[in-house]
Amino acid sequence: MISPTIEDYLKAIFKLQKGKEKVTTSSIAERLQLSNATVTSMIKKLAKQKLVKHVSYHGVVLTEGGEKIAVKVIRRHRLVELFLKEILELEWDKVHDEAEQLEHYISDEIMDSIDRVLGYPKADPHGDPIPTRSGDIEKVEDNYTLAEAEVGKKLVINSVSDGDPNKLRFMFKLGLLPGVSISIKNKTPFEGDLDIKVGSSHYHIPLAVAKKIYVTQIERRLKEEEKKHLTV
Amino acid sequence: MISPTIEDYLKAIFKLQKGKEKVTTSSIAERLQLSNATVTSMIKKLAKQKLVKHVSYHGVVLTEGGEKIAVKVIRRHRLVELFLKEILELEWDKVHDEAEQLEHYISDEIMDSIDRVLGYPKADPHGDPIPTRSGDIEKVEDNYTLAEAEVGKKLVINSVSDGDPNKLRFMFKLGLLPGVSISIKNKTPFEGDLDIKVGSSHYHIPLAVAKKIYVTQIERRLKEEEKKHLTV
DNA sequence: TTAAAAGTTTAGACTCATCTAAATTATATG
DNA sequence: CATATAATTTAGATGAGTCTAAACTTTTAA
Repeated sequence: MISPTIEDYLKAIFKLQKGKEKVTTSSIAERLQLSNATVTSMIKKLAKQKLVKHVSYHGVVLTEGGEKIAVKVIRRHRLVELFLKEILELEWDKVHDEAEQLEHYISDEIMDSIDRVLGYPKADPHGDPIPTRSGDIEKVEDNYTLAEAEVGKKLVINSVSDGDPNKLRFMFKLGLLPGVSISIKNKTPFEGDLDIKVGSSHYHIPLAVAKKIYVTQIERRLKEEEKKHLTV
Repeated sequence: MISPTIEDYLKAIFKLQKGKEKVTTSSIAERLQLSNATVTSMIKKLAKQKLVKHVSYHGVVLTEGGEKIAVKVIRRHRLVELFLKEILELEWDKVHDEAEQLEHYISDEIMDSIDRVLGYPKADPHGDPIPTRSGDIEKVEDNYTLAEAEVGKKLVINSVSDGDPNKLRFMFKLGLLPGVSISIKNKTPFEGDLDIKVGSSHYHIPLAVAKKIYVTQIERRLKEEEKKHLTV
């Protein structure tokens, strides 16, 4: 990396913070491959700009403003990753490094456009949630394509992603939109086409379409909700 | 702009060079909004790297290596512009500034992918030629969509551009590929669908497809060739 | 409880891209 | 063709981001 930007510092601190541990100068230095001295002086500047709170010798915490920026960068990163994979068809192992560069140079307007083309996804295929435009991060427990889902289980659509307006229009017509509940009635062997139920309607959809619809099993989703209630 | 990169300097020199005039320190400074002193010292560095030839007080010329980089940046810029317009559907007036940023952070692999998704275009809709992967710049005299072309004229396809694989497949099947000659036999009023002739075959194509095919009138193209012969 | 070890900050120096002002070189005009 | 004017380069300063080494604070453990 060239000189990390302010965004890189804030993102690093955000990620370290999620690890629950106190965020130290040296942990940031480690992550960004810089000397401790460099990080200390940069942290002082960020503190002056009210992006972090810093107590000498005792670590760093993001302010609300700092966190907002960090989350925005993460949103850009994940959407760009997904975009590179889904629309430009790059391999997963390459998209991370590319996104690491691009995340700093994508305007809000381009972001919105990418979000739209991808069908407003809630998570990337790794299962990492994509923060919303307003900065909320919803936990996504599970996220795979309809093509991979089990027959019979109740499913909910997380996102429909495609660069192909025709497929999109097809999905819209069938009511296959984020948040909608569906289930698979049958899978044709070999071809892999699916019979699905949406509300009270039954449809037959091609495999290519099923591969572009990301879903979660409702049972698991509920289990996660319970877990949350127990632990919080 | 933040501090211009080496690529920005080379691109600026390339463009000034096309204007035929001697490229002076001050013309570069003007273009990049820097002081003359700054440009002089930067030019000295570029000269040390063999990217430009500099004779004190007498101007600057790109070396072969420098020109190669400049052309590559211009290729990235124009492809990114077209991509933002065609795939992400941004307005033309916004596309330039965005591309100005992004052109420095797009890898060769992403470039190839964008080129493919756009159908290997030879020019952007402004008519500016897009340099090839190997750095050749072909003059493109004229470039508009098939939807806008005149009935009866002989046309040649410059590019077929779409994010939609279905449309692309449709075009391929009909042999609508860059370099191919076609003509319009008839336009349906209102709907705007077209009857076209490709080789000895006749087809009927929807307006939506015609809008994604960029063409040049063959007569004009010949005229341009003549002009070249006269002036060179 | 205190001394050694570990972690953090400060001091001072370096490089880089930039600037203004002064010095130098080229060009244009009487 | 000599000199005034314009253009270019050099000199020296500034601010940003980085480093190493020294100074300082906190933690650990005898």
